[in-house]
Amino acid sequence: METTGVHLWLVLWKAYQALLCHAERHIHSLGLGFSDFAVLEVLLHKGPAPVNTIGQLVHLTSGSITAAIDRLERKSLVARGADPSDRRARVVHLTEAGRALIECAFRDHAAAMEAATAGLSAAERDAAVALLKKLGLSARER
Amino acid sequence: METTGVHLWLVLWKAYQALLCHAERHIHSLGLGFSDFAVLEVLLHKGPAPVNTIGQLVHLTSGSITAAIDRLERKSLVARGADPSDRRARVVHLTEAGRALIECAFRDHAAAMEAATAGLSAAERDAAVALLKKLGLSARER
DNA sequence: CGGATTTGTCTCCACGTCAAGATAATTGAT
DNA sequence: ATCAATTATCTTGACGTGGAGACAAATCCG
Repeated sequence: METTGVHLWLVLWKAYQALLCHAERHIHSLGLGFSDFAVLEVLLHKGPAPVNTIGQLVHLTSGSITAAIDRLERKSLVARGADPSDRRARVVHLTEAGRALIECAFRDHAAAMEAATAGLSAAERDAAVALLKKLGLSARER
Repeated sequence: METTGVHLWLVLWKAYQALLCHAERHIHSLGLGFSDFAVLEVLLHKGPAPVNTIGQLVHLTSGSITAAIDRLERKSLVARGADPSDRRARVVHLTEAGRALIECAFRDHAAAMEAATAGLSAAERDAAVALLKKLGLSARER
Protein backbone atom coordinates (compact mmCIF):
# COMPACT_ATOMS: atom_id res chain seq x y z
CA MET A 1 0.00 0.00 0.00
CA GLU A 2 2.40 2.70 -1.14
CA THR A 3 1.51 5.51 1.26
CA THR A 4 3.04 8.75 0.07
CA GLY A 5 3.91 11.65 2.32
CA VAL A 6 1.18 13.82 0.84
CA HIS A 7 -1.37 11.10 1.39
CA LEU A 8 -0.46 10.77 5.04
CA TRP A 9 -0.54 14.54 5.35
CA LEU A 10 -3.97 14.70 3.78
CA VAL A 11 -5.42 12.04 6.04
CA LEU A 12 -3.91 13.68 9.08
CA TRP A 13 -5.39 16.97 8.00
CA LYS A 14 -8.85 15.47 7.64
CA ALA A 15 -8.76 13.75 11.00
CA TYR A 16 -7.61 16.99 12.56
CA GLN A 17 -10.42 18.90 10.91
CA ALA A 18 -12.97 16.40 12.12
CA LEU A 19 -11.86 16.66 15.74
CA LEU A 20 -11.36 20.40 15.51
CA CYS A 21 -14.93 20.75 14.38
CA HIS A 22 -16.12 18.99 17.55
CA ALA A 23 -13.85 21.05 19.75
CA GLU A 24 -14.78 24.36 18.16
CA ARG A 25 -18.48 23.76 18.25
CA HIS A 26 -18.29 23.05 21.94
CA ILE A 27 -16.01 25.98 22.71
CA HIS A 28 -18.01 28.41 20.64
CA SER A 29 -21.10 27.53 22.60
CA LEU A 30 -19.36 29.15 25.58
CA GLY A 31 -18.84 32.43 23.76
CA LEU A 32 -15.10 31.84 23.50
CA GLY A 33 -12.74 31.52 20.58
CA PHE A 34 -10.34 28.63 20.23
CA SER A 35 -7.30 30.68 21.20
CA ASP A 36 -9.02 32.18 24.20
CA PHE A 37 -9.92 28.73 25.43
CA ALA A 38 -6.32 27.61 25.02
CA VAL A 39 -5.10 30.60 27.03
CA LEU A 40 -7.49 29.86 29.86
CA GLU A 41 -6.51 26.21 29.80
CA VAL A 42 -2.84 27.10 30.13
CA LEU A 43 -3.57 29.39 33.05
CA LEU A 44 -5.61 26.68 34.73
CA HIS A 45 -2.98 23.98 34.42
CA LYS A 46 0.24 25.97 34.66
CA GLY A 47 -0.83 28.83 36.90
CA PRO A 48 -0.27 32.57 36.39
CA ALA A 49 2.28 33.49 33.73
CA PRO A 50 3.57 36.54 31.86
CA VAL A 51 1.88 37.47 28.60
CA ASN A 52 4.45 36.27 26.13
CA THR A 53 5.10 33.01 27.94
CA ILE A 54 1.47 32.16 27.39
CA GLY A 55 1.77 33.30 23.80
CA GLN A 56 4.56 30.83 23.12
CA LEU A 57 2.67 27.97 24.73
CA VAL A 58 -0.42 28.49 22.59
CA HIS A 59 1.49 29.55 19.49
CA LEU A 60 0.41 33.18 19.27
CA THR A 61 2.63 36.08 18.27
CA SER A 62 3.03 39.05 20.56
CA GLY A 63 0.38 41.03 18.76
CA SER A 64 -2.12 38.18 18.85
CA ILE A 65 -1.59 37.24 22.46
CA THR A 66 -2.03 40.85 23.53
CA ALA A 67 -5.34 40.96 21.71
CA ALA A 68 -6.38 37.64 23.24
CA ILE A 69 -5.59 38.76 26.78
CA ASP A 70 -7.42 42.02 26.09
CA ARG A 71 -10.53 40.09 25.10
CA LEU A 72 -10.37 37.90 28.17
CA GLU A 73 -9.71 40.84 30.44
CA ARG A 74 -12.67 42.71 28.96
CA LYS A 75 -14.81 39.73 29.94
CA SER A 76 -13.25 39.72 33.41
CA LEU A 77 -12.02 36.15 33.00
CA VAL A 78 -8.37 37.06 33.59
CA ALA A 79 -6.50 40.00 35.08
CA ARG A 80 -3.07 41.48 34.53
CA GLY A 81 -0.89 42.02 37.55
CA ALA A 82 2.60 43.40 38.07
CA ASP A 83 5.60 41.12 38.24
CA PRO A 84 7.56 42.05 41.39
CA SER A 85 10.83 40.86 39.90
CA ASP A 86 10.47 42.45 36.46
CA ARG A 87 8.64 45.72 36.08
CA ARG A 88 8.21 45.25 32.31
CA ALA A 89 6.33 42.00 32.68
CA ARG A 90 2.60 41.73 33.18
CA VAL A 91 1.59 38.53 34.94
CA VAL A 92 -1.75 37.17 33.84
CA HIS A 93 -3.90 35.20 36.24
CA LEU A 94 -7.41 33.81 36.29
CA THR A 95 -10.17 35.66 38.07
CA GLU A 96 -12.71 33.74 40.10
CA ALA A 97 -15.11 33.86 37.20
CA GLY A 98 -12.42 32.76 34.79
CA ARG A 99 -11.41 29.82 36.92
CA ALA A 100 -14.98 28.70 37.33
CA LEU A 101 -15.59 28.96 33.61
CA ILE A 102 -12.50 27.12 32.43
CA GLU A 103 -12.78 24.35 35.02
CA CYS A 104 -16.28 23.62 33.89
CA ALA A 105 -15.46 24.13 30.23
CA PHE A 106 -12.44 21.89 30.37
CA ARG A 107 -14.40 19.08 31.95
CA ASP A 108 -16.98 19.34 29.20
CA HIS A 109 -14.28 19.61 26.62
CA ALA A 110 -12.62 16.46 27.85
CA ALA A 111 -15.91 14.64 27.68
CA ALA A 112 -16.56 15.92 24.17
CA MET A 113 -13.13 14.78 23.01
CA GLU A 114 -13.69 11.44 24.65
CA ALA A 115 -16.85 11.03 22.64
CA ALA A 116 -15.23 12.28 19.47
CA THR A 117 -12.42 9.75 19.70
CA ALA A 118 -14.65 6.87 20.73
CA GLY A 119 -14.28 5.34 17.29
CA LEU A 120 -10.92 3.95 18.32
CA SER A 121 -10.37 1.22 20.89
CA ALA A 122 -7.98 1.77 23.78
CA ALA A 123 -5.27 -0.18 22.02
CA GLU A 124 -5.79 1.74 18.80
CA ARG A 125 -5.56 5.03 20.64
CA ASP A 126 -2.28 4.03 22.19
CA ALA A 127 -0.95 3.02 18.80
CA ALA A 128 -2.16 6.25 17.24
CA VAL A 129 -0.60 8.36 19.96
CA ALA A 130 2.72 6.59 19.59
CA LEU A 131 2.76 7.04 15.82
CA LEU A 132 1.65 10.66 15.95
CA LYS A 133 4.23 11.51 18.56
CA LYS A 134 6.95 10.00 16.47
CA LEU A 135 5.71 11.77 13.37
CA GLY A 136 5.34 15.10 15.11
CA LEU A 137 8.73 14.99 16.72
CA SER A 138 10.60 13.95 13.60
CA ALA A 139 8.82 16.59 11.53
CA ARG A 140 9.64 19.25 14.07
CA GLU A 141 13.32 18.40 13.96
CA ARG A 142 13.82 19.10 10.29
CA MET B 1 -1.44 3.25 29.10
CA GLU B 2 -4.82 4.92 29.66
CA THR B 3 -4.89 7.28 26.71
CA THR B 4 -7.65 9.83 27.17
CA GLY B 5 -9.51 11.50 24.35
CA VAL B 6 -7.97 14.89 25.14
CA HIS B 7 -4.53 13.39 25.09
CA LEU B 8 -5.05 11.87 21.68
CA TRP B 9 -6.49 15.15 20.49
CA LEU B 10 -3.51 17.06 21.79
CA VAL B 11 -0.99 14.77 20.17
CA LEU B 12 -2.89 14.88 16.90
CA TRP B 13 -2.93 18.65 17.09
CA LYS B 14 0.81 18.84 17.62
CA ALA B 15 1.60 16.48 14.77
CA TYR B 16 -0.71 18.49 12.55
CA GLN B 17 1.00 21.72 13.55
CA ALA B 18 4.41 20.27 12.82
CA LEU B 19 3.47 19.19 9.32
CA LEU B 20 1.47 22.34 8.68
CA CYS B 21 4.52 24.35 9.52
CA HIS B 22 6.49 22.55 6.81
CA ALA B 23 3.71 22.91 4.29
CA GLU B 24 3.13 26.57 4.98
CA ARG B 25 6.75 27.52 4.88
CA HIS B 26 7.07 25.92 1.49
CA ILE B 27 3.86 27.37 0.12
CA HIS B 28 4.58 30.83 1.44
CA SER B 29 7.88 30.82 -0.40
CA LEU B 30 5.83 30.81 -3.59
CA GLY B 31 3.93 33.95 -2.63
CA LEU B 32 0.73 31.99 -2.06
CA GLY B 33 -1.48 31.47 0.94
CA PHE B 34 -2.52 28.03 2.12
CA SER B 35 -6.06 28.36 0.81
CA ASP B 36 -4.92 29.63 -2.55
CA PHE B 37 -2.62 26.68 -2.96
CA ALA B 38 -5.46 24.32 -2.13
CA VAL B 39 -7.68 25.96 -4.73
CA LEU B 40 -5.05 25.62 -7.43
CA GLU B 41 -4.43 22.03 -6.44
CA VAL B 42 -8.11 21.21 -6.81
CA LEU B 43 -8.22 22.83 -10.23
CA LEU B 44 -5.16 20.89 -11.30
CA HIS B 45 -6.45 17.50 -10.24
CA LYS B 46 -10.18 17.87 -10.80
CA GLY B 47 -10.26 20.31 -13.71
CA PRO B 48 -12.35 23.48 -14.07
CA ALA B 49 -15.20 23.86 -11.61
CA PRO B 50 -17.74 26.46 -10.46
CA VAL B 51 -16.75 28.72 -7.59
CA ASN B 52 -18.72 27.20 -4.78
CA THR B 53 -17.89 23.64 -5.76
CA ILE B 54 -14.27 24.50 -5.19
CA GLY B 55 -15.21 26.22 -1.96
CA GLN B 56 -16.78 23.07 -0.58
CA LEU B 57 -13.80 20.95 -1.54
CA VAL B 58 -11.32 23.17 0.25
CA HIS B 59 -13.67 24.04 3.13
CA LEU B 60 -14.16 27.73 2.43
CA THR B 61 -17.40 29.64 2.86
CA SER B 62 -18.85 31.53 -0.06
CA GLY B 63 -17.31 34.81 1.06
CA SER B 64 -13.89 33.28 1.52
CA ILE B 65 -13.84 31.39 -1.75
CA THR B 66 -14.86 34.52 -3.64
CA ALA B 67 -11.97 36.40 -2.08
CA ALA B 68 -9.60 33.53 -2.85
CA ILE B 69 -10.60 33.38 -6.50
CA ASP B 70 -10.32 37.17 -6.70
CA ARG B 71 -6.75 37.00 -5.44
CA LEU B 72 -5.81 34.26 -7.88
CA GLU B 73 -7.51 36.03 -10.75
CA ARG B 74 -5.66 39.24 -9.91
CA LYS B 75 -2.44 37.28 -10.24
CA SER B 76 -3.65 35.80 -13.54
CA LEU B 77 -3.34 32.27 -12.21
CA VAL B 78 -6.98 31.42 -12.81
CA ALA B 79 -9.81 32.89 -14.87
CA ARG B 80 -13.58 32.89 -14.53
CA GLY B 81 -15.65 31.79 -17.48
CA ALA B 82 -19.35 31.43 -18.14
CA ASP B 83 -21.16 28.15 -17.65
CA PRO B 84 -23.15 27.46 -20.84
CA SER B 85 -25.73 25.40 -18.96
CA ASP B 86 -26.23 27.72 -15.97
CA ARG B 87 -25.95 31.45 -16.38
CA ARG B 88 -25.57 32.02 -12.62
CA ALA B 89 -22.48 29.88 -12.36
CA ARG B 90 -18.94 31.08 -12.99
CA VAL B 91 -16.61 28.29 -14.01
CA VAL B 92 -13.05 28.72 -12.77
CA HIS B 93 -10.15 27.32 -14.74
CA LEU B 94 -6.39 27.53 -14.59
CA THR B 95 -4.51 29.85 -16.90
CA GLU B 96 -1.29 28.71 -18.52
CA ALA B 97 0.69 30.52 -15.84
CA GLY B 98 -1.46 29.02 -13.11
CA ARG B 99 -1.04 25.51 -14.43
CA ALA B 100 2.70 25.90 -14.71
CA LEU B 101 2.93 27.27 -11.18
CA ILE B 102 0.80 24.66 -9.46
CA GLU B 103 2.33 21.73 -11.32
CA CYS B 104 5.76 22.79 -10.18
CA ALA B 105 4.57 23.77 -6.72
CA PHE B 106 2.75 20.53 -6.18
CA ARG B 107 5.77 18.48 -7.11
CA ASP B 108 7.85 20.43 -4.63
CA HIS B 109 5.11 20.19 -2.07
CA ALA B 110 4.94 16.43 -2.42
CA ALA B 111 8.68 16.23 -1.95
CA ALA B 112 8.55 18.45 1.10
CA MET B 113 5.81 16.33 2.66
CA GLU B 114 7.78 13.22 1.84
CA ALA B 115 10.71 14.63 3.74
CA ALA B 116 8.55 15.83 6.60
CA THR B 117 7.04 12.38 7.10
CA ALA B 118 10.29 10.53 6.67
CA GLY B 119 10.40 9.83 10.39
CA LEU B 120 7.95 6.99 9.88
CA SER B 121 8.70 3.76 8.04
CA ALA B 122 6.45 2.58 5.23
CA ALA B 123 4.69 0.16 7.54
CA GLU B 124 4.21 2.82 10.19
CA ARG B 125 2.75 5.20 7.64
CA ASP B 126 0.25 2.62 6.53
CA ALA B 127 -0.73 1.98 10.13
CA ALA B 128 -1.02 5.69 10.83
CA VAL B 129 -3.17 6.28 7.77
CA ALA B 130 -5.48 3.44 8.72
CA LEU B 131 -5.91 4.72 12.26
CA LEU B 132 -6.36 8.34 11.23
CA LYS B 133 -8.93 7.41 8.62
CA LYS B 134 -10.90 5.46 11.16
CA LEU B 135 -10.66 8.26 13.68
CA GLY B 136 -11.57 10.95 11.19
CA LEU B 137 -14.55 9.08 9.84
CA SER B 138 -15.98 8.13 13.20
CA ALA B 139 -15.55 11.67 14.49
CA ARG B 140 -17.25 13.08 11.45
CA GLU B 141 -20.25 10.85 11.94
CA ARG B 142 -21.24 12.13 15.36
C1' DC C 1 29.51 53.03 35.92
C1' DG C 2 27.55 53.62 31.07
C1' DG C 3 26.44 52.31 26.49
C1' DA C 4 24.75 48.50 23.58
C1' DT C 5 21.89 44.63 23.26
C1' DT C 6 18.13 41.88 24.61
C1' DT C 7 13.59 41.18 26.49
C1' DG C 8 8.48 42.03 27.39
C1' DT C 9 4.70 44.38 26.03
C1' DC C 10 1.90 47.09 23.30
C1' DT C 11 0.07 49.75 19.01
C1' DC C 12 -0.97 50.01 14.24
C1' DC C 13 -1.98 48.16 9.90
C1' DA C 14 -2.90 44.57 6.37
C1' DC C 15 -4.87 40.31 5.39
C1' DG C 16 -7.79 36.20 5.36
C1' DT C 17 -11.82 34.42 7.12
C1' DC C 18 -16.69 33.97 8.30
C1' DA C 19 -21.70 35.12 8.82
C1' DA C 20 -25.45 37.42 7.07
C1' DG C 21 -27.66 39.65 3.58
C1' DA C 22 -28.40 41.04 -1.50
C1' DT C 23 -29.02 39.84 -6.23
C1' DA C 24 -29.93 37.08 -10.02
C1' DA C 25 -30.97 32.65 -12.25
C1' DT C 26 -32.97 28.15 -11.93
C1' DT C 27 -36.15 24.70 -10.40
C1' DG C 28 -40.44 23.04 -8.49
C1' DA C 29 -45.33 23.10 -7.29
C1' DT C 30 -49.88 24.33 -8.04
C1' DA D 1 -48.03 30.14 -16.44
C1' DT D 2 -46.85 31.94 -12.22
C1' DC D 3 -45.21 32.31 -7.67
C1' DA D 4 -42.26 30.26 -4.13
C1' DA D 5 -38.15 27.92 -2.86
C1' DT D 6 -33.62 26.82 -4.01
C1' DT D 7 -29.06 27.60 -5.89
C1' DA D 8 -24.75 30.29 -7.24
C1' DT D 9 -22.35 34.13 -6.53
C1' DC D 10 -20.99 38.40 -4.65
C1' DT D 11 -20.94 42.25 -1.02
C1' DT D 12 -20.49 44.08 3.50
C1' DG D 13 -19.05 44.34 8.28
C1' DA D 14 -16.74 42.30 12.12
C1' DC D 15 -13.18 39.54 14.03
C1' DG D 16 -8.81 37.09 14.87
C1' DT D 17 -4.23 36.89 13.41
C1' DG D 18 0.52 38.10 12.10
C1' DG D 19 4.34 41.39 11.21
C1' DA D 20 6.72 45.69 11.85
C1' DG D 21 7.87 48.99 14.78
C1' DA D 22 7.78 51.80 19.37
C1' DC D 23 8.89 52.02 24.03
C1' DA D 24 10.50 50.86 28.60
C1' DA D 25 13.00 47.85 31.62
C1' DA D 26 16.57 44.60 32.31
C1' DT D 27 20.95 42.48 31.23
C1' DC D 28 25.52 42.20 29.46
C1' DC D 29 30.16 43.81 28.85
C1' DG D 30 34.11 46.82 28.43
